[in-house]
Amino acid sequence: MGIKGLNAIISEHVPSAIRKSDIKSFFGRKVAIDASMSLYQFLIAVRQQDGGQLTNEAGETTSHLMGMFYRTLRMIDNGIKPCYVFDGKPPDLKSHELTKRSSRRVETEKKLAEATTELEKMKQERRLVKVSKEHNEEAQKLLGLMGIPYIIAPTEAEAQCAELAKKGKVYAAASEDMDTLCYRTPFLLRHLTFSETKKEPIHEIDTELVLRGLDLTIEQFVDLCIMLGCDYCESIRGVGPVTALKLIKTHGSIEKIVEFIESGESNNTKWKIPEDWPYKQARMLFLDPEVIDGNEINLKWSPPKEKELIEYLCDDKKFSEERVKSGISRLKKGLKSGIQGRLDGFFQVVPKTKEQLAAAAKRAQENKKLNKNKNKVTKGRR
DNA sequence: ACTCTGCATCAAGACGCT
DNA sequence: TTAATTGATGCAGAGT
DNA sequence: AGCGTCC
Repeated sequence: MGIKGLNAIISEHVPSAIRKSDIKSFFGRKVAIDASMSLYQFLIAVRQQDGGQLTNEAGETTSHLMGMFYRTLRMIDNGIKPCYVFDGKPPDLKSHELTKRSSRRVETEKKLAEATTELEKMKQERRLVKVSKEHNEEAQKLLGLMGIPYIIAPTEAEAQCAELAKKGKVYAAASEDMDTLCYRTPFLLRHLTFSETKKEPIHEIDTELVLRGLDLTIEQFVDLCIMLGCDYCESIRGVGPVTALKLIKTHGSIEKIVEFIESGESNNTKWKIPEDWPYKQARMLFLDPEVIDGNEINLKWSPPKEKELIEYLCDDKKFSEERVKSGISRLKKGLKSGIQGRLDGFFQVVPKTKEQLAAAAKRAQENKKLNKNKNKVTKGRR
């Protein structure tokens, strides 16, 4: 779901935080990309006329590999070095949202069964697309052969992308997902890929400018996003984007807003605060997500493994050998020209708040417990 | 009249020839 | 049963 | 730019 209406708020209140530019201005930059989200889009969009996915002779889907291969080449051609980040396990707090999605999926399956026209069937089929473990593993294999670095995040890929940008390992997180701003990525790039062919320019959102422009701390900004609606918990019914911003500006935190509403001073009875509302946990997932420390990550772009790449894509997946070979030379050329690179990030250290430090300590303890349990379970099974 | 929320609906990649 | 999009847009309708 | 094709 991302954050509902966040882009509208920023566009309206802080348009200056969104810089519009074309792809050329990112020459020499490294960027982090949410791989799982990309794969999802490729699986939906890369189709034949009949609506079926691209496949090899064995019927194995190749749409995701197709999309990833050529999108990566396009970025390399423009001097942009991508690093892909794969999703890990979703945080526990997301399970409510996920079961909701699961029931929606059942509905879609019903609609598909009832669909009469081919067009209707195609539509419903696309809504049932899911990114499997195999899709992810195949994409990782492809990236490995192309010499493009990738990371498997402990939890949310967006959080890890932001961490890479914060530690100066990449210039920005490239994503359509506005969640990324909550993790305080220095820059968020939207529409990075389709800028050349389509009409939209690249939007470069500067998180610090957003905070300054809205006159909110990062904690207040995250609280705002929780009230707008995120994946982790409900929001206050009856409070939309306009009211949410007004409330956070006036009261400064969800705690104070809840206090204000419950005191009755708001003389407003329509606002319904969710019961057992875990907004504090949601807040911590944004402010201090579980990520691999960017300082421990060394991103490396290597020459492609030519023979294996041809074996995999051409022999196995039936890609055109001519196209793949041309792709290989594009990769080699891009690696050479971009070798000097640009300095990414300012290596600014944002001090952690007391809350963040406390949460980190707590989480470390929970992890210890969790690991113990895991050992028990695996021992029991095997 | 106006503002705001909430719901339904839609579309979603890249290449290369013409 | 090992996967669970999202954001933009437009409209209805409630509330002020 | 439009359109068939990629696999």
